Amino acid sequence: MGRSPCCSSDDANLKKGPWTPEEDEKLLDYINTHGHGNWKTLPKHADLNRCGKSCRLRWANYLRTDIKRGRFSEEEERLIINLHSTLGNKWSRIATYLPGRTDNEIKNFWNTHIRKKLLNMGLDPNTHKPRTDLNHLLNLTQLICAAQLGSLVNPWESSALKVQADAAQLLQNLIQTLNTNQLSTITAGLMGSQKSYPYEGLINGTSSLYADEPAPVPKKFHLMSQTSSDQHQGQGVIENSWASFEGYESSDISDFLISELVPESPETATTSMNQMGDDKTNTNHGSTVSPDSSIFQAWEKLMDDETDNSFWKDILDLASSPSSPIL
DNA sequence: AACTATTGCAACCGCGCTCAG
DNA sequence: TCTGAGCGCGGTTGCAATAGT
Repeated sequence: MGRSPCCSSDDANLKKGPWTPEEDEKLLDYINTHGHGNWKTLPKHADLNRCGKSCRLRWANYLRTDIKRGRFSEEEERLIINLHSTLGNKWSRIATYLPGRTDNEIKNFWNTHIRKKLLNMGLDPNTHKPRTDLNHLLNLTQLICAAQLGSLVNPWESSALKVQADAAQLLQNLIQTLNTNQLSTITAGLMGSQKSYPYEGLINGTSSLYADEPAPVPKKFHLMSQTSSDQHQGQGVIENSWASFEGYESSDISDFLISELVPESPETATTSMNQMGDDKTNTNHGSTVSPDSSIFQAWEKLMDDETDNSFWKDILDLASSPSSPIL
């Protein structure tokens, strides 16, 4: 089983760090002519003072001709989020569903963009479920205070409204975590006549993760097979490659791609993928809401039922006060 | 303009898996 | 069955670019 010494310790004279254009050219020329073959012996044959591992990485992440450069599209982003909710940090597996993207690129994109975005939305990037830690709850009180302040200054100012929406979203996440049917409807009213659920647009593919971005326009999303051996339509992403989606329209894919972003329960999280082939129209995310719900009445009931936890009461009192901008 | 902080990405490191001998 | 070489993956680091003060 022993681990390969590779080139990390005993080859101190091997070059490390950024690759020069000359090195790139040597590596590319060699691979184009001979193929990469054995990575360990490649550097010697290609006249490169690098370890084979470094050569493989450079080729895989940068020099390959099929690598797609540039920003990730929204479709790709949603695909990554959904695949991550199913596969976890299996970047290489996720990369197989995104032609032209490397595992390293996806990993970096996750860590620098998506992860933060989910955190800002109050979602745990690891579990894709609403966060419950206290720091997160502090954010809630801060948001509510900010909303109050902003509303006092200018009730129609856009940033104040956004803060209100953020606070509403945090409340929604919190309540989802508490996860009772009664409570799942509580914050619907926070959004007024707007979306009944913060992620509704994402789930049905009509809006973006970003509040200030337009909804994505569905477009053809026929994913063609990379290999001829794995062409099966309508099967889950776990068992099959991205070729599995051939024949589905973008809207179909968006439906099931995002449907697991915030699974309402572990059960639904594990079954929704399997249902995809049978029930492509199912976008249920467990957010049956009543626009007439009295959100703070429900909150008060929660407080009565649960404990006399003053922290929660403080939040409730603050949010439900007559001057609260989110009422 | 200078300095500092933050961000984004390429590259490295080390572990574990696979497979041939 | 055991061993070790080779490979691939995920986590981490280093640094250049950019933003903020």
